Amino acid sequence: MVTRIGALEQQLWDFVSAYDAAFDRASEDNGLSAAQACTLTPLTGEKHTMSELAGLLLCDASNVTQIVGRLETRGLVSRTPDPADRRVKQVAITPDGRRLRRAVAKSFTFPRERVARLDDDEQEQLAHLLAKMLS
Amino acid sequence: MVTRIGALEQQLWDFVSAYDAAFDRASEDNGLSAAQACTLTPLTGEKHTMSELAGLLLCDASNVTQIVGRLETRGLVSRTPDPADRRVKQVAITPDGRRLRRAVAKSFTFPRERVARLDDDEQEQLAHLLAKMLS
DNA sequence: CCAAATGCTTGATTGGATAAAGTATCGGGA
DNA sequence: TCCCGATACTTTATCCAATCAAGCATTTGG
Repeated sequence: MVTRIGALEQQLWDFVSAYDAAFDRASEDNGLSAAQACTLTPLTGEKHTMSELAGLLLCDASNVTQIVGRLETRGLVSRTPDPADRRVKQVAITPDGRRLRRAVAKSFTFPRERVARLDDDEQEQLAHLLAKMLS
Repeated sequence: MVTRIGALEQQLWDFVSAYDAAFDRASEDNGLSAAQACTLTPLTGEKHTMSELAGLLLCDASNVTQIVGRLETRGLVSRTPDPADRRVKQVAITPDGRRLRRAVAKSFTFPRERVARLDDDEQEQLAHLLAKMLS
């Protein structure tokens, strides 16, 4: 029994590879690693804790410590102790961080460009198929 | 002007994230890093050169030297000088390498499972949409 | 025959990821 | 109140991935 990869699976691999490569480029074009860009992405106006970020990024808390440390050094996020519970650090994106995050999003043209190749009906189809595969 | 992310773009991000995470897990469940699994993947019965792999993996040749070195240490690939041009190294996957690669493919159930949620018509639709976005 | 180009490796540095151990703080019982 | 365990984060160590610059061996072309 040979695990033969179907054409659809191959297309998925190719699409994901291209998507990932494009995100890497968008990040590095703006002086960030992909991991740093991913860390910046989910930060809202709210404060976030280190563990919350670790949960979102699916990684260890000590990893977040390092990445947030580098982002903080560059003034892209702030890290302040929570007055209510001094074990907790509140992480917030700074105006500079917001600007850079927007620049990365602007550079990351891949999804926009590729989705734009589909007409309205096809976009709706794709949304439906993705919803089914993600549910 | 705010770059508001459309729902479809968000779905793409979510799908790609899940896909990547699943591939990481499949690799690490078999004792490989994602980069090592990616290096093993394209090796056919043919011999491959280091530069060829660097081209496929979109990375530096010296990076390939390291990764292939680790794979060779574990007996998953062989690296022999090309008799016709002794600058060139011929990289080939070993039987052990093949076995492990198949194990990774087997562990990487994500694409199979998710595609299986679509009926035949939908799979055909998806293939069409991906082809359009990849062309 | 030699100079430039090619193919790969080495060495150095940076960053990401994980695990184990450590610190500080909080919270709930005895 | 005093601890003890749990929680939140950091530190340290280690490994791997990635890139760059430099280097070596070999090949190729003038």
